[in-house]
Amino acid sequence: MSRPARYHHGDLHDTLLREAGILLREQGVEGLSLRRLAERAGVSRTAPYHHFADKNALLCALAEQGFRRLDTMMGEVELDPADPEPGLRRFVRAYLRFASDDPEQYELMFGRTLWKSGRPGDELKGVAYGCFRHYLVRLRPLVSQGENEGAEPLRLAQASWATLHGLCRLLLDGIYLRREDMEAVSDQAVGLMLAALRPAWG
Amino acid sequence: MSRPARYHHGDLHDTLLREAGILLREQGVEGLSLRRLAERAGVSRTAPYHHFADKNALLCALAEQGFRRLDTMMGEVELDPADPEPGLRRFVRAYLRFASDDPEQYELMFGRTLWKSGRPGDELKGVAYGCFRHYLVRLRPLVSQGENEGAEPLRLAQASWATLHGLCRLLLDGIYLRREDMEAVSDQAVGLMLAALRPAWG
DNA sequence: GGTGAATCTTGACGGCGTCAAAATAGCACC
DNA sequence: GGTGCTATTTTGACGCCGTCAAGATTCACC
Repeated sequence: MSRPARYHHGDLHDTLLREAGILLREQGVEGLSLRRLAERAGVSRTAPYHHFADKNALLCALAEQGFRRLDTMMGEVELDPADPEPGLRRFVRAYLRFASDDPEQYELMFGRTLWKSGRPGDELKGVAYGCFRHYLVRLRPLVSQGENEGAEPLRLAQASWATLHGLCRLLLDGIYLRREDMEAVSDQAVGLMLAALRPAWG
Repeated sequence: MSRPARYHHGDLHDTLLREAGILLREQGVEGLSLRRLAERAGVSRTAPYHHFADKNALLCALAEQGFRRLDTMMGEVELDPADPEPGLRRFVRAYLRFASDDPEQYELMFGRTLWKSGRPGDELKGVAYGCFRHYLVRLRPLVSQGENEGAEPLRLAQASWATLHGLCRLLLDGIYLRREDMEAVSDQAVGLMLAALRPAWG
């Protein structure tokens, strides 16, 4: 039932987040204005300010949701240290799927909107860094440590994440990468990572 | 000498581009408004519209400049197919330096502002794709083709560019990478690329 | 039932990109 | 030297935006 228009919305905070997520997915950050959002929620233009300090805060909350999703996704991929190749392939695929399922959310999570021009809140920083730490923890067992001078896991984690991230950006922004190339290029990326896992090159 | 305020500026097109470049470098895209730009050029707010169709067109012109710089930079790095490692190292360093010298320009060149939410003009597309083609041409001789099943040069070019690009984005947006980590991580990236150049992993 | 806090409203301000119409200057041609 | 065409620049206006201030309404609690 459509409840009668009440003065107090009752659930505005969550409604705003939900509608903002939809608006973000459909129109991108550019299409996500507080005014339009308020209108969608059936509320006046300044009402959101009683639930989020400003637009930056709302976007941070939205990005946090994304990082939490990404974190659980990363935990679900099975990795076998004895035979890393299939697991890595699954992981790369999952990461790319995560990014292309909701490109605007991915953009918001990692883009300059929050991290450069905006002000990422402590909560956001925490969950974002936690996500990377989680990645590092999962990657570490795959790095062969037999020979000394093996690749430093932290560096490998940073470089490989950069590769995944770069792939996503080039793909999502539509420059240098097309959708139909994605499979071949991501296989190449898996190859890069695999080669780096073994300290045998020298 | 400061010429007296004339009705016709005489050199507005170039002045706009120059001032826009400065404004971009200093304040980022967010700080680059046509109104402020016009004010800096000592001209009324709508004057720029007689030299650039709209803001998008001006940003495209700015990005084109960047790609031309990047293209000549790429041509200057010496690469030796017989011993690729030092050349690759130089190249990676040069690319990262290019990005960190003027982060806002790099962001504009590759960011969603133009490629996703904006409308990249044909001129911009041409010079951007030319840049990648140039990269591919320079990388190809380094790929060992002895054994069949060697890495496909195009895929390798895409994957390695993605790595470089991802490094730049993570660094410039200030997430997961800090400036002092850069040297180690970029060495790791060189390692990734070197490993991929040799089709020996299998 | 009254009171203080939480919530929501209207009104306003300055900034933005951009369109329309009027003003001005440069320039080719008579 | 005048004349008209065109490029250039101006002022004015419109509709967006984020956000602050002040007032109205409702809720929770004593």
